[in-house]
Amino acid sequence: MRPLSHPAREDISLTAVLYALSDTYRLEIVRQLASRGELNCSALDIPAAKSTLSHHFKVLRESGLIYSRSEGREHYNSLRRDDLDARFPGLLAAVIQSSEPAFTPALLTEKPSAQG
Amino acid sequence: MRPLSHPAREDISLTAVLYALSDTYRLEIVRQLASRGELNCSALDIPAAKSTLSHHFKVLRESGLIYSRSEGREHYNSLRRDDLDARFPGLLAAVIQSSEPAFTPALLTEKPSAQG
DNA sequence: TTGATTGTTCGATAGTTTTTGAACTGTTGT
DNA sequence: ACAACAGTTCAAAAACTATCGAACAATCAA
Repeated sequence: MRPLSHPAREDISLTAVLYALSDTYRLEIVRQLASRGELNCSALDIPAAKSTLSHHFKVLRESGLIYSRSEGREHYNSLRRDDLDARFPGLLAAVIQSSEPAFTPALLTEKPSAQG
Repeated sequence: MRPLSHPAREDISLTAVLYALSDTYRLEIVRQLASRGELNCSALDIPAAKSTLSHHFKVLRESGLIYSRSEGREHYNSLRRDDLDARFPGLLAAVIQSSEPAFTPALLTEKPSAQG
């Protein structure tokens, strides 16, 4: 596969970041990366086709919100916290703190039970 | 004209607010409202047709970012700071602080001079 | 009443975004 | 070599968005 492109810190655009965060799926991806750390596509609890997820990851990557590294056949994605905090202090924290789980919140916050 | 609709504080959606802020024109409008207080359309230094501006004000209004009141033939627009701070603490401040003037910055920060 | 002003709404066009299945690239394991 | 797997890219449809001129409504001033 082609190398994935990431903007340099100084090229991260505020409007592009806000736009990327304005989609329910993408905001949920960012939420999960924030709470669960580095994740690959398959690890996400998001109901969508893989081509759809790939599209949203691309938007997040090209906006500068996430960094994707290849390891074997997987892509590990992580938030670019340092770059975002440097460019837009307080923004990421405010967004994450103000957001709510979009899908199957029980699976994300509760431990598995006998009924699970 | 029909009464302008504003969402109640509890109905303000994070993704709608982020989307509204992700447009250069709209972010500039918010910037100017933040620094200059209540303004009507004509008071803005934004190069666009009035129907375009009206559209952007509508998006901002319906997302809950601004409040528009009619007085005579003018509409005065202001930021819904209290509502936004209550719903999304720190978000508006972070966005405004991270943003930069979009158009003719000289006109917004400098006093008129003999050459102006 | 006439005309200027403030802003909304309509209609049209052009461009963008979302979503998906299918095809594809590359990796891992057998 | 072969199949399973992770993820991207392509192509296409549907939906949405931005932009503008024109028409419109409402106010104000002469």
